[in-house]
Amino acid sequence: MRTGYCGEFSARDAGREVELCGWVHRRRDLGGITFIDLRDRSGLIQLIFNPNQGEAHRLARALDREDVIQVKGIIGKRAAGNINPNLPTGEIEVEVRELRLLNKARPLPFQIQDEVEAREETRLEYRYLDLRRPRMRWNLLLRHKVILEIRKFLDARGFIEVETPMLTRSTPEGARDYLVPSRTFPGRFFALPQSPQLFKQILMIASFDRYFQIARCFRDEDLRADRQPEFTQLDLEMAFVSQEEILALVEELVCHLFREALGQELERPFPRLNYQEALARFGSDKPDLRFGLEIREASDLFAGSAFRIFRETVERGGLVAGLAAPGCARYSRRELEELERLAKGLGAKGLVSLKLAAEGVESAIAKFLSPELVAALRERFQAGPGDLILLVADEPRRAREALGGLRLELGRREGLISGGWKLLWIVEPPLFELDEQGNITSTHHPFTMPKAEDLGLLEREPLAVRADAYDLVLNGAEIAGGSIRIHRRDLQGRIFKLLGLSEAEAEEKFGFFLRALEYGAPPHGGIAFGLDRLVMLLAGAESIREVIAFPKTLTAYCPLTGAPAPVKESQLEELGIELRKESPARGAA
RNA sequence: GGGGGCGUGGUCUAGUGGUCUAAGAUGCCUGGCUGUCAACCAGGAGGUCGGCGGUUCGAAUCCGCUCGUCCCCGCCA
Repeated sequence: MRTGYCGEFSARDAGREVELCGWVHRRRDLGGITFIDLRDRSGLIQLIFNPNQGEAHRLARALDREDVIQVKGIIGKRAAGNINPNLPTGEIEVEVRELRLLNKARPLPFQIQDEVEAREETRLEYRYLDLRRPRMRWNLLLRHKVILEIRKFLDARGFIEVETPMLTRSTPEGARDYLVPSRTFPGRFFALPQSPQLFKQILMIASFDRYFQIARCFRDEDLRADRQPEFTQLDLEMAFVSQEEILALVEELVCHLFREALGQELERPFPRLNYQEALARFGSDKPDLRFGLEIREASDLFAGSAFRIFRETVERGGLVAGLAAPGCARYSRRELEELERLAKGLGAKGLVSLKLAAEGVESAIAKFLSPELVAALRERFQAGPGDLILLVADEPRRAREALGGLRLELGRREGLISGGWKLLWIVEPPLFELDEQGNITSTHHPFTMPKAEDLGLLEREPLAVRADAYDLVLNGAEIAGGSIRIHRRDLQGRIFKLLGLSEAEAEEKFGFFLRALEYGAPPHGGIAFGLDRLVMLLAGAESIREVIAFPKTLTAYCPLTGAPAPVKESQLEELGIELRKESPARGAA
């Protein structure tokens, strides 16, 4: 039907007779001579219609944007003055002899150009048009390349891709499940997998040794710019492997992907930061290392100070800490109030700011600050005249996270965030943390191996136990997380018990898995990448919806198909389901 | 569950109590034009200002509710 893609011809093809197909990108009708930019997935090529080509010329003048056509013609070199340097095919054009209209297009809801932004809802409703834009095509092509290179890389290292079920069993903890009712077992439900975690561990027990999967995962939680109800993980797992071996392999993989997808070289090994240190220095377990502004502690300086609120916070075991923003003493009262509002929004009780002058300091708490204390603060924060010191006093975790949020905001405001790629590992996170109700929950997941040297603390001081777990952070976003897994039945039982799961409950929920551990489970571990997030970062996009062909809105609605949609009464009957009340659904069944 | 932004011809935006009988760009339609490439020139059509209710002599503009959408917190082992 066609000789090739529009964008693939060049001056070398001059004189060739070609057949081309594609969409009418734009038409420029000069009355006699008429030009059409013909577009396909490869790019544009200019078609020229001369009045002496009677029929083709007449037809061409009636074409509209996005009409689908097929042309036959001769590739010609353009005269020097007619070359378009902005177009890869700008040196040539096709002198059309025959034109066939393959399909008409209606007037468009929005224009197909990268520069013209339509409302996202409209873009999603007409996603097939949106995806014709070069930017979107490039994003999906990048995604394809990344997935292809993942498969090549892992295949070359002996990994086997195995698919795991989408219809599986709901397990406690974690996110809310998407449920699928069973027809053959009325009243029972499948759950869509939140991740293939247990299946991949079972594959290790089944001696596959090296597994991976580009796996779709489902979590029914509220969405964000970097979260969709269904998303894709690169999931991988290895047996008889140390944490070092996993990290080394993942680093190689990430370097490979950057090289193949972006032509960028990364430095190895990636730096590592202990979880506690990341929190102390950056107020985050996924620090953005593209800029400094590190948090410094000042509890010792305020322990005996005249400022009662800080002194008492320290006496109660709290933390006084802060960060120094170079040159920000110029901030207005309003800007400082904005920062305080942000800090309070992040849980801090307040925010104290010190504007450093050539002599002394301007601050609401200035009268409580002795000259010695001011000098000590300048020293501690390496700050001088013109700089701004922001201080928070609170329970340590809360103070650090508030400062972490302020650090990001200041980095953005001051334009400190440089380009480039800052990767790092966050290692040795705590195995457990407390939830809102004060119950012990897994930081990572309940199958994570505690650090061997902390095993003795497990029952005695569980919150002090560190995990053999690791997160990979890129420019302040978590892109992968993994761990060495528990492979012994007895240890897994102890963990479940600590999590408040009775022997009976553990058997009921995880019996199949606990049994598998009893039949010769090898030591194993792995990692899972948030593929959408990784591709988003590589594409320089602000939202993972830009790298997903058919994403959903924040309310998990699909404007293209109208899903979710009501179903017929008879379908519900088959499933033994009765709706409690008429739901205010959009659209009808 | 909570906080915030947005919603104005097909699309993107301006307008924040009367001067709005709603402006501009783009798209669309008609005519002109033989070297354009975001073609150009001339003319034209196209709007219940998301919806409902209220305040007011008067509402795109203020208030309440509601729907949609986006961002953030909670949530996401």
